[in-house]
Amino acid sequence: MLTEERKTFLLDTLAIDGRIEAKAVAKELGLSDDTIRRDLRELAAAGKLQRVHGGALPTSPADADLNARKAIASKSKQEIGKTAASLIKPGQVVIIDGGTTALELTKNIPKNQENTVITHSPTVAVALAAHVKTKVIMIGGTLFRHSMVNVGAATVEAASRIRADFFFMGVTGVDINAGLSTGDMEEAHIKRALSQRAAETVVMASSEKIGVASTYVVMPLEQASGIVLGQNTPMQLRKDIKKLGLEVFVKKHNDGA
Amino acid sequence: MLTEERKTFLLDTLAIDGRIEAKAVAKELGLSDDTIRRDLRELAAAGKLQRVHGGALPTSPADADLNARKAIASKSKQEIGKTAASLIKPGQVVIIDGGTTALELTKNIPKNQENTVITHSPTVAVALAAHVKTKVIMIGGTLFRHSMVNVGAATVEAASRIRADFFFMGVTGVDINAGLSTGDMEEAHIKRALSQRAAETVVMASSEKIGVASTYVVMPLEQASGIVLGQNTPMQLRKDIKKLGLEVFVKKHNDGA
DNA sequence: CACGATATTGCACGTTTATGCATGTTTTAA
DNA sequence: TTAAAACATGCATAAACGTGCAATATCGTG
Repeated sequence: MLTEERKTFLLDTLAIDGRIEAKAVAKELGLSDDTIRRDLRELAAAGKLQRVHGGALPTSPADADLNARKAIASKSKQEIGKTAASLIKPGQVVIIDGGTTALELTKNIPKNQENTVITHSPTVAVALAAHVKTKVIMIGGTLFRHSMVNVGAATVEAASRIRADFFFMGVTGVDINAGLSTGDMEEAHIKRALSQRAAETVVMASSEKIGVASTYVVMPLEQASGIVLGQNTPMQLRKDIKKLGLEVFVKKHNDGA
Repeated sequence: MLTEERKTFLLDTLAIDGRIEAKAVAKELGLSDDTIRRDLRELAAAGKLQRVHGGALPTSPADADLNARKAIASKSKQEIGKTAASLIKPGQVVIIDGGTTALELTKNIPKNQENTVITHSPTVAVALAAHVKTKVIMIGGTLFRHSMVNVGAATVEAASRIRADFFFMGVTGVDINAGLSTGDMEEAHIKRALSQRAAETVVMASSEKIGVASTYVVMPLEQASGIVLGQNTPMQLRKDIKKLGLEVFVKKHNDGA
């Protein structure tokens, strides 16, 4: 692990936990306490954190909680996005949904990998601007701001003309009984339509979506072929989902910070 | 392996892994550490990555902000965008083209004004995310990266189903004789199609486009109903264009920076 | 083809940086 | 007050670094 990486790791840890215990981190990383103390000293000098006896705290304790929650949420989504992106093989045609998790997936598609991405989200399309080897097909429609995706009859019609290997679907609710659900009827309709156009539908579900049912049902859970979950998803739930016939994808090992 | 190939490989590795360890890469490629270090040094000098002890990391988000600031449109384009936006009256339906000038126009549409915007550019759609009172209709197609617009048969077909008051068109060449032109055939086709769907077509032409003819002609100049020009456009040219029957719009007075 | 100019690469050498340990000091909590 | 933990500092070692140089390959030109 590079020195700078370690410093970033320390700041991340601080953002997530709201605190750093020098000795604990040293043991976790297999380094001497001195090294961690030195890092903390330098980060404190740079104003990135507040040094205290035994470790470090955020500079502004007031926002610590809010930031911590935000960081956790985004960390989890990043993790899921990365795992989902690893499922995409060169040459495949994939449909990518809108939403923040899908956007993370998009960012994690290797830049030198040739793929075709179909999306009804302008945000996803813009994120793919730098992926020169990726062919991007956009599905038009009426922009639904909340999730920045196109919806409506035109979207459904355009969707009916395509065919893909994967559909990476984002939802706001994943429940064994209630199935996959979302908060907008038009969106639910589009998700259903896109799912029918792909050989396999993979759901991306960050932890806060699990066991939740939103107003509009997209389809039963077993109609999906796979699901990407966060590492913090309970084992029992993973087993339950597997029983329904879905392949469960979870980040395998620590890839570092 | 060629040197440039190796540099691309390094950037790709960085994009995929988010980190580069100099020694590890050197071993992987069967080269000396020195060579890799030299590459990393040069790439860092070019701003492509951030050099750290032991390897390299992606350019920090702080630098990304700097790049974003660099990308701001020229004064002239801002001015034209503002003038063009002032032509849009509440309630009107307007088609907005892709490109930087069109993006400036988009940003200058009043946030509290109710309009319908039709666009085939995901960038424009994203820029309108905060305009809650604006209804956005996206036209899909195959993404043409250079100008970040959708093109192709699907785009033309979808365009045929709409109707608008204005089409704000961006071009790369405006010449009295050669007419309106652009550098891509597909794009020219789309511009022509969109122009036919609007009651009035207004061309946006920053100074460097004037008197220039690009490869693919969109349509003769007199087929447009108006043109927005920069303040630095010669008076003679303005008169010539007016003679063709076009309304000429120029920023009226100093609105301050 | 011949020639010099230029670029690339690995090696040698001295310098800088990172890290862990020893030592003495400060802080914390009982 | 006192002992343990945490700390800062100096030092030694090893890794990573930059620079200059020589060997080699590539390019451009005549």
